[in-house]
Amino acid sequence: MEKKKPTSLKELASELGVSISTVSRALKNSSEISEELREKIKALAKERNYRPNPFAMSLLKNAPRIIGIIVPDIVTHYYASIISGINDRAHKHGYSTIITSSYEQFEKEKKCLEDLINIRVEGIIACLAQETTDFAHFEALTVQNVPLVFFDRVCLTNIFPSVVTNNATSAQEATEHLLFHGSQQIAFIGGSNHLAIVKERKHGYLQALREHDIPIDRNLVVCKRIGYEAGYEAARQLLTLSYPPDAIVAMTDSLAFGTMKAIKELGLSIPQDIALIGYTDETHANYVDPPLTAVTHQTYKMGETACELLIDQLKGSSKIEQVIIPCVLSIRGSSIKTPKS
Amino acid sequence: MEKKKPTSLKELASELGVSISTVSRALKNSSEISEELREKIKALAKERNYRPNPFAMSLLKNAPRIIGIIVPDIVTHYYASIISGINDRAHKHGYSTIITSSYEQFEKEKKCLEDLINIRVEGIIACLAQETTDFAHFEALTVQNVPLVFFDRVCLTNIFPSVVTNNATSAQEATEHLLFHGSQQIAFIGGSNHLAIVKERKHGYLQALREHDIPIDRNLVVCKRIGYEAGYEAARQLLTLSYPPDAIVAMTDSLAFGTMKAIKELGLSIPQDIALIGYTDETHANYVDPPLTAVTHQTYKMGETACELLIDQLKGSSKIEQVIIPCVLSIRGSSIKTPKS
DNA sequence: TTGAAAGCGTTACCAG
DNA sequence: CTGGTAACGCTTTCAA
Repeated sequence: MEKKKPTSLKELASELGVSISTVSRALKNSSEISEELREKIKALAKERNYRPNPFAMSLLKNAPRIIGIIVPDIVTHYYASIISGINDRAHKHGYSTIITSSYEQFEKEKKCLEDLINIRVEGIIACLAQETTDFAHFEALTVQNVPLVFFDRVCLTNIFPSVVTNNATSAQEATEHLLFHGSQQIAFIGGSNHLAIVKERKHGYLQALREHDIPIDRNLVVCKRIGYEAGYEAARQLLTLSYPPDAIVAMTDSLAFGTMKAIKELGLSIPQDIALIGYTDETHANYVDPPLTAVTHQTYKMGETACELLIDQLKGSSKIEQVIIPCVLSIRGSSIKTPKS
Repeated sequence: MEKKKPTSLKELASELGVSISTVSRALKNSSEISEELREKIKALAKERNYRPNPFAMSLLKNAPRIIGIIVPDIVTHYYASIISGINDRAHKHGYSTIITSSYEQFEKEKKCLEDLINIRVEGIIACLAQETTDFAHFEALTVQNVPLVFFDRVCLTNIFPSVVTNNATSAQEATEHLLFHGSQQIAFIGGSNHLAIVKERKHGYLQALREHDIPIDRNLVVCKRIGYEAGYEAARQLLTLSYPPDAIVAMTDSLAFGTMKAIKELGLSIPQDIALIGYTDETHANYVDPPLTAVTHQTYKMGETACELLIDQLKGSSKIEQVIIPCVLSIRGSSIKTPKS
């Protein structure tokens, strides 16, 4: 079964006994075609379901109207939502997107980039893989003049526009929220110290304490791994201190849920004994008891913004800016202590 | 700043003083080129970072090696994971993918399809929008000879290959699991009765009861809406019956978590008083107390399978088959009653 | 107002 | 072994 070839300008032209150029012009409403002929051509084009061949256009213009995306992983809600924002904006501007996953691996990231370049996408929106510390493959894009925008995990910010979130200040705000609502001894549960995200959020936490003249107790900062079990263990450790905290900032959702388990297991109440704040964009924060107060990313907006920055570049802008999309605090039941009577 | 044009065969040819055909042949290792010349050409191509222009190839072959995907929504874990499976398989076969979202809307779905056809993707993998009841836009693909594979929510299964899951039997197995592990009065919480997924899962639940000669009590079947609140309300309703159930099958994850809240609120224990099974593919099932036993979709595998079916079509197969990817039961703590001593 | 022809990058066929 | 040429579908001069 042969693939039926779509209608071409040539076919329309020969069927009407006119030239290809005439048909081409008529279809784009060029005024240099007689009204009558134009209508006739348009009618036939419609009847034959004519669609311009994008390959021919791309060949001519060297621009396929496709944007490439590189994410560490597409299944995570965080990235899926950002992609969604990018996609919607791209479509609005008549672009399609091709999504590739680095799976947090340096080599795969290079491969993704290579593939996107081979497809000749017009521009690229990327988030660095965790493994990546060498940025030469991205730097090479400047030579080929392929516009790129980074988001979330960024580099070479003097060369490429980027979209990031306010990790440090969001953690600071979360900590202050706890302070304002009855907590006094606040602990922090993070992940491996070499991750930028851990450094930044921890910094924000410490900053809040400093600004409120609260002495920093190193025992109240536990940074090991990220994950449910790790959160559980860290919380057990904190809660069995001789001077345990009365509030905890958990740096990710899995850490927060693990922490919650530990608190309940020890027979303590949330938020009265221990107030808790996590980070999560998902609805599950509503499903636990009590509902989890959490720092939320404006993921969709981050995607939209990254896409707009890229399209600016595509239109010729050479402005290199970094846009910060702040987190917002979603206050639920786990963080506000009611005053003791 | 002009976009630098990539190296073409012509440039390589003129630089070496040979013909374009020669360069083309040398680069694809044709044996009809002298060893020496071939090496020289390859060396220069490498130096100039030559990459074949995909637009020219597509124009020639009418095949851009791109697969189009239509999902109701990309952010939901379920679809994101399926997409991930499709993407990985597609890449393995040298295809890229373009992902579009119908947002469960009929009109948007038609637009997605239209866009993909305009881009001239080689084939399409799609899941129907909830709104869709008219399938003419898909049927039209047969005329244009664009291969298509449906997954999850399917139609026209005599024309297009498809991948589905076993909604009915998975619910039946879930119900039987409860029966085998100490439960006797099992209730079912579903969603709006006009959804196929509700009908199928409810059917499986009823079937399990029938096969075990358990009389069906209509009071134990609550089908209203899907969602956390709806699950909570349905469970309250069930648990305050004069003859309440001792186990519940909740048809989605949000229903299950809402159910859990109601059970706990009434001071009942899980699974001893009320055993519970949900449906969810996400890790959050592990984060609740007790961890939720759940029917799990093999989403990644569904994606892989759909992609393979499409690629078979692309290679010329005209076999129309429906592949069933069964759910698996992930047994955790919420479903097994320990015998009373 | 219309047509002819070149060109975009590649492959494939036919000559030599 | 190598070169020339047509063809893929379209836009864009240049001519008429």
